[in-house]
Amino acid sequence: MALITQSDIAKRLNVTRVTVSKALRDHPDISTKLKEKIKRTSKELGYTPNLIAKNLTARKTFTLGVVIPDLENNFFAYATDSIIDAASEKGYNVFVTVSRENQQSEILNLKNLIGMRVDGLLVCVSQHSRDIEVFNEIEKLNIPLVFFDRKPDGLNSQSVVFADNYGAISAIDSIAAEGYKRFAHFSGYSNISIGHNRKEGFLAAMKKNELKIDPEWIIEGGYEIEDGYNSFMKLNQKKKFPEIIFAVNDRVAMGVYKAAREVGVKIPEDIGVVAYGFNETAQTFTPTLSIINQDPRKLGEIAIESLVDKIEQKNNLLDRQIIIKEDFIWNNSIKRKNKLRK
Amino acid sequence: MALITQSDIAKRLNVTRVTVSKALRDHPDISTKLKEKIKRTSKELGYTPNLIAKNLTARKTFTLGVVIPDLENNFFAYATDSIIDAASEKGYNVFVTVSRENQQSEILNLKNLIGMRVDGLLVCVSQHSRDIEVFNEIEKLNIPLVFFDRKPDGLNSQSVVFADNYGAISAIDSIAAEGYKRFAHFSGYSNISIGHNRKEGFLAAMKKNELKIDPEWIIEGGYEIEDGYNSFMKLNQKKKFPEIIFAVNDRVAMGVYKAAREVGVKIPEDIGVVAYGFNETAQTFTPTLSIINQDPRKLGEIAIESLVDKIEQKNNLLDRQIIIKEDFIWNNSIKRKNKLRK
DNA sequence: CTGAAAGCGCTTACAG
DNA sequence: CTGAAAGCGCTTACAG
Repeated sequence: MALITQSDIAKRLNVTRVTVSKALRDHPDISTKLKEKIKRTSKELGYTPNLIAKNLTARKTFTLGVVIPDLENNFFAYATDSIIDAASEKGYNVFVTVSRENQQSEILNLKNLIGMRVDGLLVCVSQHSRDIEVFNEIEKLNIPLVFFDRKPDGLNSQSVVFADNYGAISAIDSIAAEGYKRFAHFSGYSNISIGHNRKEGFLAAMKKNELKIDPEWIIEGGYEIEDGYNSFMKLNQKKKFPEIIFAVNDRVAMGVYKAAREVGVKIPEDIGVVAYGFNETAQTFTPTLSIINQDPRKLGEIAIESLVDKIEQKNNLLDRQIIIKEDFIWNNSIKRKNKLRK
Repeated sequence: MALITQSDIAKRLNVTRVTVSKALRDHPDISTKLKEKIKRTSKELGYTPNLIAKNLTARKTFTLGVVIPDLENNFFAYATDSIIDAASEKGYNVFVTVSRENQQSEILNLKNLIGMRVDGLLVCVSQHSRDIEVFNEIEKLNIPLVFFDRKPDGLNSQSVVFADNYGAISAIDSIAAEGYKRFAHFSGYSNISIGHNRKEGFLAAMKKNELKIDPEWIIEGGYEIEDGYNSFMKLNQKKKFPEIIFAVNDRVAMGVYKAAREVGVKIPEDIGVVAYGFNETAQTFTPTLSIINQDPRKLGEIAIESLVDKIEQKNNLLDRQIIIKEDFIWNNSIKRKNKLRK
């Protein structure tokens, strides 16, 4: 499938390749007449510029590499869409790769992206990524990188994440104000910032409201539906039962819903559920899920902005760590005890 | 961020660039000792091969370009994941682009992908794409292209789609067997294959079951939640009301659920709903949505297989049009009249 | 076993 | 206004 090149056009018109190159880029060197002629025949021949050759000389590809853990997770699908949108608005193309929550393929993706000489990297580490060597290497190579949503511990790289502790406080303040006292927490793994940040947030919010924490009710699992399912089943075997389950994300909450339905526990009558999530998904739950609202679109936009800033600023300023605040949205998975409160 | 090149390694070791290139590719020319030495120092220096330079000479990039209409649509998010998986299994990287259901950006994406000299293109056209000129040009350029899920009319290109008519028949046969007679159809636009294929399927299935079609109950809209919402509201204003709504996809069905809830029409008691969809999403509906089951993962896999076949086979065989059959899954949005039937 | 030559498709100074 | 020269980082024959 040998495509048309500038040489082909040049031969056809009996000029040199450079003339063609210049004409196509509207270089002032070339006369308007010749430009038009060259452009016309380039269209006729179906010329499409070879971007990879262009990139080779330009040393800048105007493409960004993104590593997403899993598109089957709604949240990331939305984030990816907004990343692509925001990037193209700034004149960048995007290479989307998916790690499937697997560190091996995360590393492979990173290598490929670097090989393609992307101008910068936007990465959300997989749940199981404990090894930060790759990221140290990338830093040494001086390739602009921004973490979003999740970032590995032990790194002070540029990042855009949600203010999980702030969100936890906002939620538990509201819920406790309705008279609830007994909270369980289905947490993620503690090695990812999300895992322990959310847990810390939960603990801090409980303390702030002078609520007692029952260690039995803190159940560490993963971030998937089945993890929530399993955690609920574990909880269900214990003697004491909480009033509220505070889940690390909406997928875990989904597992809770499923398990509760199976064993005949009713939401919100028998138990309330609140989770980190985003409203589009929360609305598809029945009853709609009470959430600490995280907007993946906002996340994506800000992440791209942060990355492009880093790429385009010549003086290497300090890495900025951006934190997005989030609000509590009641919805219907927690009963309002006092109907009079708004 | 000038990265290490083969020249750098060569200088360091006082050999020529070619020697380095060969050693790194395990060319038999080079002695084992030298190879090891070169590999070692290439690691030390943090060398990462410049894939775009490599691609320039190789004339083959081992990357595939994909155009997705919208990742916020669950179905495509799942399909994309499986496309990436299947591609990487075959040794290809994937450039994912999203058109946001917009023909303008669809074309832009296509141009960029071609510019990056992807080895092949996998595209699902946007809802509003009526112009097939781009695809004719691409065909002239001899770039392997496979349509998946949706394809524009008037083209006989290679494609992988669902057997919509077969699915409609399978569904309406089952539903009619329970004694239902009065079906409405919320259809998509007729210019896309999906739109009219599904409509045709519906009509054929009705005819096959000797059911009368009320033209008033065939409401043409789009593929989004609000389209289903609007169609339901239109239907609700008519004098006669059907027993079953047959919707063009699950998003439209979602709109139907929403509208029905608003006006107090109960599913499945007052009206039954069936739609093309996939089970993962159908399970999140309350009640779970009766569907003509389309598996986005299977679609993605087969699409990649089809594309890679096309790319790698030297003799240009006839374009194959692959059709995936789909089954009806009852779930709970249509009442079984006869409880005894399984 | 090692290297000199030519080229992939483009661009950037530099001359004329 | 037009072109000859050199180079981006790599690879592929072809010699020695």
